Amino acid sequence: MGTPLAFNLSLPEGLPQELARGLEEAIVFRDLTPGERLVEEDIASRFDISRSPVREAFRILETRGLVLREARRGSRVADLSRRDLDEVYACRIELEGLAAAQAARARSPADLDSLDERLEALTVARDRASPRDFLRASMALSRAVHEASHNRTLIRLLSTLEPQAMRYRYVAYVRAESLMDASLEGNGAVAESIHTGDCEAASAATTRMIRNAWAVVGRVFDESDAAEPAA
Amino acid sequence: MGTPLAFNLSLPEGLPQELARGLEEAIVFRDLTPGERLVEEDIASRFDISRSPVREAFRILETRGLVLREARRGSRVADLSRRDLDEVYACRIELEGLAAAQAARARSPADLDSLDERLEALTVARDRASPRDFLRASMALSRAVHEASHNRTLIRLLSTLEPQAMRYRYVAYVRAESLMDASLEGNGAVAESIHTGDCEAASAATTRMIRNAWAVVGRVFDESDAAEPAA
DNA sequence: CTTCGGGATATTGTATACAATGGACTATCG
DNA sequence: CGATAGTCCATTGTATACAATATCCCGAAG
Repeated sequence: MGTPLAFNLSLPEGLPQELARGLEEAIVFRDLTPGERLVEEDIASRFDISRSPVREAFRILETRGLVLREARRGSRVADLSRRDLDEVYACRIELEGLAAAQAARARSPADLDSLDERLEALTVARDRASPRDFLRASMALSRAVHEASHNRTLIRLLSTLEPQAMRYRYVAYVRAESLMDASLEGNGAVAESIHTGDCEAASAATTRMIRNAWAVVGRVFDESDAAEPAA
Repeated sequence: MGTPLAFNLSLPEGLPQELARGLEEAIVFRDLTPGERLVEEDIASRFDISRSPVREAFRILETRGLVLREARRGSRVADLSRRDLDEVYACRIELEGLAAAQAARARSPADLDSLDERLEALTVARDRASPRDFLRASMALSRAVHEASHNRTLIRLLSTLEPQAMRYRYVAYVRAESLMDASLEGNGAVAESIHTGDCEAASAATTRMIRNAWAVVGRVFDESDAAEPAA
């Protein structure tokens, strides 16, 4: 309650999906705070829609680890914790590593173009020093890597894992903007390996990047958590 | 249409979940065939419920890669293909390997008991030589390993990946019952490593087991596919 | 003052009604 | 005979209505 959440809701691909996107951004960027209750009727009336699409959106967000639903007890924004962070990053290392390796093998010329384009956009966002824009661009680049793997199952898994990671990355970027430089550099190395077609190198560059990020993001989160234990 | 699908639908945990379980079994065991259309109203009337819980069940199955939903064009049982099989197994190697490693580190005495119990049940199922029972027992054992990792994010990811794998395993077990012996042996090695607490060994045993299964299941699937290209 | 019980209320779960859209079928025209 | 436009129908998407249940508040008893 009391959060703006004002975004355009056109429906190019289904209302629940659109709504889930909006709520996802709100959760990642902390417009909706951890633990906050999500009442179907509230969201529905805020957007002048019925509860049906809202329920479906909540289910989507649940599969992305952003919302917890307890039977007949309602939904709430998932909490952030050091433990959850470690879980997410352990999984990311495996899946992102695999995605990079398979992308290096299966990439098409169009994939490489998409990669370059988004890497360029990431550089621009870094120069703007806006954590939000940078994260959005980073997400787009990651998705380009995933899609270059041409592994739909892997893409499906990662699309349910990455949003969860975004929340921690956002916290870290806000408090330590220099992290964006490290991310940009890491992504550059990954992209280069994929261009070359070297699976091993792509996988290694990815796992190294994520392992580094894990350490730093974890440290920043601990400090942040100590400062405000219950946000 | 024309499929039995007669199972008890008590609601110990929500009607959509219960329904999704039933449909999942029907898909894995081929009572619902690949490509078959799933019409909400049909399923609803068959169980004397409304479309609401059916829709939610379809969404659940979509996140497990068992059902494809196209906007306003309905849902259908996902197809089986060699490509999909390879995608699933590539992901399984990474995630199951991680699960075994973390289980070896984080396991509790209760976890080990659960593991032993289900390994015993798997042996019994193998002796019965029933692919269905064996698969169910194998699924239960896998879940015990996942839960022993105490990594909820990993558990979430695997719970959306394993059902997809079950379909291919079922096809393979029916055509080559000896596969069950290999699976039993592999699982025994994994369980032992987890008991010992050796992360590396647990991970290695798991990846070896899945890599072997991948090769054999893939071969059997190709033969099966050549025999009946469109089931 | 604390604890237990009962009723009111807020909220989810399910059912039904309505709207909108895509596909199939048919009839008509080239 | 083939192509195409128009209509009908099956099915999904959304809204609303109803049922069930968990939570909260308050009062009474110990």
